[in-house]
Amino acid sequence: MVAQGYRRKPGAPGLTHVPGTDAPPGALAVAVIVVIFTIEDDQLKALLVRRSAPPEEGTWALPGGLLATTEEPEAAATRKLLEETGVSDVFLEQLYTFSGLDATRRAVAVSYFALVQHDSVRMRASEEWQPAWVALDDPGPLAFNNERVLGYARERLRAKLEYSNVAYSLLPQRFTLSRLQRVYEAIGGRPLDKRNFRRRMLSLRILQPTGLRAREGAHRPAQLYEFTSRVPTVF
Amino acid sequence: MVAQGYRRKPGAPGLTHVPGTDAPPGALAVAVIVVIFTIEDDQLKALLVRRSAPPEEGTWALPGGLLATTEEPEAAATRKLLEETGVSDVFLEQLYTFSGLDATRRAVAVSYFALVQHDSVRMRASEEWQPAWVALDDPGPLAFNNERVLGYARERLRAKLEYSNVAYSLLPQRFTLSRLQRVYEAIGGRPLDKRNFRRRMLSLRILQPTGLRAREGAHRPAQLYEFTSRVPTVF
DNA sequence: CCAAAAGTGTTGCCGGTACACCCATGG
DNA sequence: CCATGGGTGTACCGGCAACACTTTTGG
Repeated sequence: MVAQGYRRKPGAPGLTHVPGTDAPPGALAVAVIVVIFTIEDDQLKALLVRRSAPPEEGTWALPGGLLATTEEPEAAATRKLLEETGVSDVFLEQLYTFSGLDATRRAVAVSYFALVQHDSVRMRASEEWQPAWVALDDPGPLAFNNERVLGYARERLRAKLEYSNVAYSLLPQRFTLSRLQRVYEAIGGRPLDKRNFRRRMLSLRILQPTGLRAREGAHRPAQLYEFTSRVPTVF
Repeated sequence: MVAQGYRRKPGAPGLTHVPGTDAPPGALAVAVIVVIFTIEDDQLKALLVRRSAPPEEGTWALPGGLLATTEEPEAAATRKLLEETGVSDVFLEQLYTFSGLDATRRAVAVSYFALVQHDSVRMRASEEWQPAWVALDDPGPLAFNNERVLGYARERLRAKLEYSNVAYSLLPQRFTLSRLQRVYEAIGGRPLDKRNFRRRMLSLRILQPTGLRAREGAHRPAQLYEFTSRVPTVF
C-alpha cells in the first residue's frame, strides 16, 4: 500500500531554486530534474513550473534545481516531488544523466521520473512557480532543453508499462478494467482492443477482482479490480 | 519507495586519477566510471585496474576518476576507454548514476559501459595500474562497491543482447555463427540450442554471409558472416 | 426506449523451444 | 578411421492480433 502525505517543508535546503545563483563559478555543478507524470482526463500529463528567475526566466521547465553538497540526488528528487505535489512514497526511478542542458553553466543533471495518482496530489499554490499539469502532445518550448528529458521519460514509461506493473502508481487502489485500459492507451498513444487487453491483463495474474462494482454513469456497473502487488514488479 | 533494481549500500566509485582534478574539499564531486567488457577465451571479462593511491589503495577497481570541470562525463568516459585500451569509436552507453559509493568523499558517479573487440585492444602497460581482464564469475572484492556497478552493467548487457545488435562490438568484422553463439552463451550464462540460435539470428536479417570460409581447426571450414549494420540498432 | 459502457470467444499467425543426425575436414 | 565442429528440419505450444454482438443500467 502506498502512503501518501501532503505535508511539505517550505524552503527546504538542498536545491537552489534557480540554477544560476550559487555554486562557485567554474565548478561543475550537479542538478536534479524530476519528471512527474500523472493521468488526468485520460491523458498523460507532466508537471511543469514557470521559471521565475534568469536564465530563461518566464519559460516553462521541469521541476528541479542545483544540488547542495549535503544531499543525495535521489533524496533531492524525492524532496522535490514532495514539495511540488505533496506526495511521497510513490514510484520514482532514475532516468538518465544529462550534461550540457544549461548553456549558461557547466552542470550535470541527474534526472528522475515519478508516477503519481492524480487525485492524491495537493499541488503547491505558488504565484512564483505556477505549477501546472501539461498534456504531452503540445508541451510547447521548455527551458534548458527539457524537451529532451521529457521525451526520454515518456519513452521509458511507455516501455516500462509493457513489462511491469507500474500502472498501479497512476491509479487509485480500485479501478475498472476500462479505466486501466485508458491509461495504457494514453501512454501507448494508440487504441487497444478491449477483449485482448482484458485477457492479457487477467492472464498476467497481477489483478484481483474485488467483488465491488463501480456505479459511475448511465450504464452497467463495472467490476472493480486492484493490483495484487503495489510494489514495482517486472513480469 | 524508489523503484530501482539496486539496493543502496555504502560505497563508492572508481575514483582514480584524472589529470587536472582538484575538487575543493566539501564540494560535491562528479566522477566517471567505465565498465569495459570484452570476450576473451569465450568468456565475458571486464577491465579492472589496481588502485595505486588511497583510499582503498591496492584493491581492484573499475577504471574511472574524478571529472575535471571542463570535461563532459561522456567525453571523460571515452577518454578513459581510449587511455586504457587504445580503442575508440566503439559501443559506449551510459549506465546509471550512483551516489555514495565512496565513503570518504561526497561524490556522484556517472557510469558507462563499453564493448570492445578483444584483439583490437592495446592495453596500457602500467606498473602502477596493472590493468587486467577479469572474468565475471569471480571478480573478487572491488574498491568502492564497484561490484554493484559491474553487476548492473552485466545485467544491462544481457538484456541488450536480446533486442539489439550490440554483439557486433565484441567480435571482429567476420565471424562464424558458432563464435557468435558462444558470445551469446557467455553473456547469457546458459547454453543455447544451435539450430534455434541460427534460425533466430538469420531471421533477424542482421547477418550477411560473406561467402568466405573460416578454416581454423581440424574440421569443416565454416561460413563467415558479418553484421549488416555496425551501428547500435534495436530490432 | 435510448444512450453508454460492460462484458464475452474464436481463429490464424508467428516466434520460441525441444529434439538428433549426417557431413567435411585435418591429422 | 577418428575426432572435431559445421550444418540442417519438424512438431508443439503459447502469446498476440483481428474481429461483433449482447447485456445492464440510468435517464
